[in-house]
Amino acid sequence: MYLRGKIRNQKRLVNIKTVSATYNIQKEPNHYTMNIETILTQSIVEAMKALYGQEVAPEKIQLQKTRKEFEGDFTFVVFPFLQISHKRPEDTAQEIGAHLAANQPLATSFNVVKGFLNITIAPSYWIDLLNTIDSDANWGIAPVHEGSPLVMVEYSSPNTNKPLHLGHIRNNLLGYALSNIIAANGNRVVKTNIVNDRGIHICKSMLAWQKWGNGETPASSGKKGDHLIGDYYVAFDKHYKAETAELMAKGMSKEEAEAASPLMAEAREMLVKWEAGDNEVRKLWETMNGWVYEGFDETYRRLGVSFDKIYYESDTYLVGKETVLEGLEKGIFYRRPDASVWADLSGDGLDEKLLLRSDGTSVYMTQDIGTAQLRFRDYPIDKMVYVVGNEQNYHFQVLSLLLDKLGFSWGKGLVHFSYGMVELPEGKMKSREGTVVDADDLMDEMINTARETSEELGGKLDGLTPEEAADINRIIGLGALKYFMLKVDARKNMLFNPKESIDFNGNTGPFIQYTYARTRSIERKANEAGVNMESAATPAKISEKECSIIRMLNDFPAAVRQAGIDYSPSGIANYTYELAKEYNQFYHDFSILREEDEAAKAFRVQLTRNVGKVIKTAMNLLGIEVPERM
RNA sequence: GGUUCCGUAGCUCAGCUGGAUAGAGCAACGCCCUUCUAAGGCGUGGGUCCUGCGUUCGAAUCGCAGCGGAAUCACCA
Repeated sequence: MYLRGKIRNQKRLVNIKTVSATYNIQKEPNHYTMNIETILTQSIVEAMKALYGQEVAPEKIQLQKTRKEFEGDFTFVVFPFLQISHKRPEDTAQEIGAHLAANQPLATSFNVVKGFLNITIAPSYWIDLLNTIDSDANWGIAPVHEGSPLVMVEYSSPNTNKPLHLGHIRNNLLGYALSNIIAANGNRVVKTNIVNDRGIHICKSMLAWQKWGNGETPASSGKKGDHLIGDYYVAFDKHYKAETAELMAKGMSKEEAEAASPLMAEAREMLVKWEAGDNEVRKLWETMNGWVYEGFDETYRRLGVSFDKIYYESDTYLVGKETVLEGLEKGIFYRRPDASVWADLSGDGLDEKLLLRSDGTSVYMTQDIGTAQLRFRDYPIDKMVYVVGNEQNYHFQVLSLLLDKLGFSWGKGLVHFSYGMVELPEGKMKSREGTVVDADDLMDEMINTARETSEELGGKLDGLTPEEAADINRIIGLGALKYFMLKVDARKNMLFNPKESIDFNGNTGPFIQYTYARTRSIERKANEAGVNMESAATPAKISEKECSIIRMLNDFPAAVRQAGIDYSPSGIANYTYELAKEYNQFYHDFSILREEDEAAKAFRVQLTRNVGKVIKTAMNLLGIEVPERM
């Protein structure tokens, strides 16, 4: 909300991110829209009408959670209404509180501190609420049906010349989590990936492989396909650098040397052949891309992300050309004397943008237009979300305008989910300097660390088969990595320190997973002990801590909705952490299975079960698995 | 230079549609396992919320100006 709200206020001519205002969240009434806050708000409206004779719009009433240091569940701030009451803040709060206590049975008591009216809700309400939550297996998740809006989310979008790295991991995790969150808000979601499978970069790898590969294949060397290709990309760069250095030693400037490099010339020649459909080049291209895809598939599978539809740039760039030429005919674009095609966006506060080079070949933008065209033919898209780094903010501003001019209904409202870079302690990752953190290596390391930690703690996985234990270590290792990446506000650049960053204690994935495992352990033991869970448990009284946990469970649907509005996986992560923390305190301070009062015991087991349920749902939204024990 | 984003504890980050004494985790130091999983719980210390001005009953949050950092402004992708 903050991001888009701010941008909206900035009077920019081009504004591609205001879409949250029109973002179509399903508004059908369901069990949680008529919650306690709505009821209280209504009562406050009535109180003010009775006391001061004025009808206040319900949306002006802001209820907030009462801070821990005060008694009460909800706090109503009366300052804005002093003009209506014409009384001191304390008196106003006192009057409204008294009216509530007399007329709203759920409000059992109240207290006033300055202009803050703290209202306490009847415990029986919270007990009933837990039973409501308990009976809803999909608590927090809005239903999706055939008529729901269709949102396409593009993420990952790798080049086929090197393996995935830490930056891709952030992209993939964000894209996958975002897709889940959007779906949980009642939208049909199509997850898509545009693979940049053509261009000079892949030609470089191909050329290097031809020259120095000696026929190496993933099968012959046992190397993962994407890594193999990446190695040849690096090899190309090494030889190319050596070549230009040699030329520069002969007195050329850097630019001259780069222009004169025979190796680069050969790569360009290969690209021309590729575009012309040269059989041999195409065949090599298909083979080598095939290796890369096998490698990518494995990385995606391990990472736990997936796609519903994959587009390839080799299919879309020609469509892009056509679309641009059509736009040229319609007078949306114009041609310069050198035959290049441009869009004039100066009327929109931007510059002129190249769409086709003077030699007729396409640029990045052309390809994105073509991809959009194909997608629009394939799906009735209501909204398009691009998960792409913030270095491309300008690109997507332009793309939005161009798609709009070309008549795509969702062009103007496209969302560029712009996330920050992942930085290392020594600065940005640079593939040429070998400071790239490889995705596969990192996952291996995380899982190893999880295993070592399990072993150090001792006895954690006793009684499990090696396969089961390995799976738990995988879940924990990846959980630590994923949560680490997702808990941070996506817009911000984030620091990744390989030595220190990923912890297994504190505000981490494993902490939350551990809490989940605890809830499962309690459930198992409750079942063994035959705790009666058939009917809803109604204890005589419940503690403040139990109330507080139920309140948090009650907040989950709102947290999902807010995360959908804000496009904020981190919102879900933070919610889940708070819930886990709260439950751990409860677990520490209260007996559950050893509680002697049967109703209280059953109630606490029920509470435990629902905490587990919500943690699992929330973590799954983030794409994080939870273990049954750890 | 234009545009955009960011600036909160030693470190990594929450909080931001204005609301009470600014919160977590890590790191440091102390306490709690014969009791449901100690990957846990409790406690201590730690702050110019970048600076200034403004709006307001009230500003970390909104506005303006400045400072610092980042990204981008290619016939690269």
